[in-house]
Amino acid sequence: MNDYTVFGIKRLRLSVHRSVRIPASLGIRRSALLSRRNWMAPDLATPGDYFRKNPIPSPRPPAPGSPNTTSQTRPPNEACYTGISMLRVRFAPSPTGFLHIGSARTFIFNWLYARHNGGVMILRIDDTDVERNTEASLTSIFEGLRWLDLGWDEEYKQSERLAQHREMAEAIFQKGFAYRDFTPAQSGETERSGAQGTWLFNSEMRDLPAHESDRRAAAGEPFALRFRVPRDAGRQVRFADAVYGPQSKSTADIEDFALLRSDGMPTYHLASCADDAGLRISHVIRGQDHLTNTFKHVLIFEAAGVPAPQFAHLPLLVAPDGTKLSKRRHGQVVSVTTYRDAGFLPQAFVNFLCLLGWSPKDDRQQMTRQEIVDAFSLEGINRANTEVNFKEEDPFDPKAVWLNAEHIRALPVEDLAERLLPIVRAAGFPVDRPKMLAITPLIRERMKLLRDVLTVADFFFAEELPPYETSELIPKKGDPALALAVLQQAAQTLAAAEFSHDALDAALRSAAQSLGIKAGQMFEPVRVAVCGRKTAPPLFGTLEVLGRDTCLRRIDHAIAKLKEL
RNA sequence: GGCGCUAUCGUCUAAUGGUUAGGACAGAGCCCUCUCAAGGCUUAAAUACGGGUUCGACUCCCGUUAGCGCUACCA
Repeated sequence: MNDYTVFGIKRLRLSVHRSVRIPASLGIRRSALLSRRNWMAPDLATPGDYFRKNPIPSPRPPAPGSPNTTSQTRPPNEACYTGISMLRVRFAPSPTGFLHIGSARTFIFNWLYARHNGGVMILRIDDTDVERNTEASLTSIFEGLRWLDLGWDEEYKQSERLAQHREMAEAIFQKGFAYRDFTPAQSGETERSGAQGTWLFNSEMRDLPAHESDRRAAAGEPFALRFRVPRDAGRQVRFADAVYGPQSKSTADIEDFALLRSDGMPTYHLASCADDAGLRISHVIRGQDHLTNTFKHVLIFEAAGVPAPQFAHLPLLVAPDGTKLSKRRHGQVVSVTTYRDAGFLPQAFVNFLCLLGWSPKDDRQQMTRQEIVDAFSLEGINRANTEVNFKEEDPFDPKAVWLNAEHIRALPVEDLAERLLPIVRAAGFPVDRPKMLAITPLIRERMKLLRDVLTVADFFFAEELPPYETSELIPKKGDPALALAVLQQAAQTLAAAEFSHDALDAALRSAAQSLGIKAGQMFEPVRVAVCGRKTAPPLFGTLEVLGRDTCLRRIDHAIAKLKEL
């Protein structure tokens, strides 16, 4: 039989038309599964309290290399084990695409809530959709999260918790809150959703007599497990959302959703609730796209007899066209790695994202990580969707860029130089650390993104100046003859001057005076000769860093160009 | 279609029912200045619409409109 393993999930062929997918790490064999096919038969399981069977989650420390910046300062999570309720939040991405900025924001809000309240931040990979999971996606998510540099305390993979999911399904089934649906799985968009009305349930399956259901299950007929949504008239499902307030929805508007697929794998709703319960999640903070799903989750928690966590839904991030951010429509601009590669500082990126849908209620914009943690609260989250203001020609929100520039300026010169160094080297310039350290203060206020170092400071690194128009050398209200005179004078001056900022300042100013021109007219040709363009960092500091030899060589070159005119 | 959610400057947002509706980004102008930045000052720019309740409504209620989300054996 053609068994195979994809993404840690082993697919076992049980018969020609039946297969089961389970985590390879469980090491389950086909024979075990064949005997398990009837695991849900009523006589096999003892109805019981889900919690009693799953007393304590077994935390797994974050993978090596994960940033865990705060674990040292946080007290050990003992409260959880002694039964005292402990604040625990989770970020639960599914590895079906790169980490996008909306997910990153959800992670950040969870993290902030945990850190503000001294709680535990959990990363849970929701990988129950085996078909769509990819290794590349998982890598991208970890890469993105690591770059954010926030860290997390515990880490789980949903696919490793299948036993717990099944247990919860079983508990719900035992209590009669779920039933087997033997209807063959429908592919993609079904006809029933195409019909105008909302599909609620298939009464043939919902009302199947127990013995008939058991018989068909025992015979090996595949089935999905569906939640039996209460159908008594006027029944409302309610919960309080920390952001959106009290919520209620009639059960008449909730369909009998699936808990288990016909291959035995849990659906998102089941897996998510089982893990939230099993991992003792106290607060579920997630995107508003889950707001209506929450009614189903409340039903699941109720049926399983476990207390539901607190819910807080976040307004969605939308593109300028008003639609939810997506890779298909908006491309790479929604990927966290795009921001990283463009030269955003993680602290600036976090600062930007936390201000999308949340406000500290005062006038602060630029905030340090600690300031954000201190100010954060769910009360500060607003309810309307938030537009990320990017354009095709300008992929980054101007406020994100401004905040990045602010954070760049706030960085100590040493730290900034350290971050710039690899970028410059990757571009092929063999610059050394001391030189980078000397250049950094000159360009710090002229950069919005880290990669700007390549355009702002290129002339510091390049041996040969890129070609420029000779006319650039001619100062305002001047002519080629004046430019030539200035440069010859400058060459003479620089040959003799002490190469320090103040000395160069004084020397060039007095040179201008001796030529009878304004200082500006003196500086302009020198700047172009040395930098190759009119806009550049402050002149004296630039000359100082460049050194006498390079300056004189470049000025001589400019003189030669002028003489060709 | 059904259900849910939302609505303040272009964008992000602030405003115990009582403010000339505030701040930030982006824009415009001025100042500073060796260019460019940075910085400082100034300026333009909003309560979706219609009804209530109230002495008084951005704020509370109803409706309309618009947008978003969910409506899968995806998450």
